[in-house]
Amino acid sequence: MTSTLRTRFAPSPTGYLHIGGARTALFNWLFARHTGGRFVLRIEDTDQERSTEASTKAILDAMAWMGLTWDEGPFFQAERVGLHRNMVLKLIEEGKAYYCTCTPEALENKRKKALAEGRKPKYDGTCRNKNLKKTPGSVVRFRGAETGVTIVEDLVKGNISFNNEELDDLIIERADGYPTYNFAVVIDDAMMNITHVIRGDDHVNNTPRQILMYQALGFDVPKFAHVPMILGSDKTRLSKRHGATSVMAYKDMGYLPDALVNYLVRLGWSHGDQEIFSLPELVDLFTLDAVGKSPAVFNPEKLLWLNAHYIKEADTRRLLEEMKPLWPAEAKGRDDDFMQKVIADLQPRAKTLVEMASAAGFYFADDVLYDPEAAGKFLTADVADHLKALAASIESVEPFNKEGIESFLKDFIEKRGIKFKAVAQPLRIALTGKTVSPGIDEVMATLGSKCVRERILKAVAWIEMSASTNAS
RNA sequence: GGUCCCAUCGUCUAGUGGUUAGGACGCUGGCCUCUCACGCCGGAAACCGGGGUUCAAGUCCCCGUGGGACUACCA
Repeated sequence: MTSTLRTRFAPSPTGYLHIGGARTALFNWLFARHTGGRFVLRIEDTDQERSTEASTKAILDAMAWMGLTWDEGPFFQAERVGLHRNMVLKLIEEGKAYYCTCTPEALENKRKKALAEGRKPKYDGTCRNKNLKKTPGSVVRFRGAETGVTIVEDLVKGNISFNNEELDDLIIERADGYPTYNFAVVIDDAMMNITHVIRGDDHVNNTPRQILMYQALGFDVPKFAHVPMILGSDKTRLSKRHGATSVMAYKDMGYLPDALVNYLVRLGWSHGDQEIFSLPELVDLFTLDAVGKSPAVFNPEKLLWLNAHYIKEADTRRLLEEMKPLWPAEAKGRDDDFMQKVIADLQPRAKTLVEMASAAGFYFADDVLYDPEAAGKFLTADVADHLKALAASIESVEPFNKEGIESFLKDFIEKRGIKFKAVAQPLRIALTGKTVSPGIDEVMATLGSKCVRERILKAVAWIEMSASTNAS
């Protein structure tokens, strides 16, 4: 026996890792890391119908992306059925479980009838005392207590008590020989020495039955912590119809894992008024008693804000790597040095990496594509001379960086007796084709003097051409 | 229907008997400014209702109400 604290995350591989599961995983991971315990990953794939390997891989990938490293596993529950069966047999021998031959159809009918008549739709105990043998199609049920009270001592909700008579004789082994969730989870958590079960509070109603099984099997009951659910904007359980719920969908949309982690941890957990947390900081600060009891509505805007924050704060070298798969095709072949400058220009105003990539097009274009409306409005005959003069002297700017350009431009407008505003937008269109862009000095410095001169000249040509077209 | 959980601005939350009920997202007015962002300053915006307990209740208790979860041979 070890005295170190152990948590686990036990997703079922029936789809992608979703937001709710990710937060559960995060809490388990943080709690383990904070306490110096161990974090175990177990894949609950006993549903042969719905479990897929692709889902397992997707979940592992998503956890890795978020930085949730596990110390043991992944273990696969389906590979442990022998163990589960032995435990079932043990319970049967001890009279704590029994075979049941009721058909699913018969059960379903009884359930409907009971519901229609306003009675509890729980198992009626038909086979409970028949002392049946195993037969094809038979299942095994746990013999529940008919009296007494079971108390769940929950680390976030406090004590919750249940009358045992409310509890069903639930099926622990299916006709196909596989254990059901409520049984397998108990066996595995016990055998893996899980000390703290942190999971969604949709499991609270299962917990008393599980406690009864721990006791029937002679296992220590772990501590439970049920964290509230994450809801959609209509306050129902978060699902696809509320928008993206897959962790990796956020990666694809250009989110940084730091943002997702930071957002998720603040759903149900807080540390005073603090909003921004790094992972190491969370490991340091996270405790279960700061977890709230009430469910939280998922708010995509706040996540987006956090993402913008982390992009802004990120090291450009890191972004250089993150952005590599995202750049438009024209960016191919550009050196890292140039790309880092592009990133630095765009960083303060991008909310997602995808947005950054799509705003960067003009940096790589051989021919700047003018937004027709912008060009028509700002590339006018009266600015042609200014642009020409600019083109003529721009290559002499030394050094050709933000500061050098700034003072050159200041000098330039003073000499010509104009305001910067008079040429700013025309210049911007010439350089970027758009009315919205990073600062002109930054764009120039990134583009380089040769490119800047060419683009200005091209704008002059465009002005002259459109003037002659209008005249004819 | 039954069981269980939950309840502070639209949303995430701070609050642990005495506060002008704080912060954040979003919204909004202004400043900054070459555009857009960023940033900075300001604003609107909440204790679900009713009873108790107490000198004093967002905070404790009860009852309502509302919302959620579970009620599978899913997990």
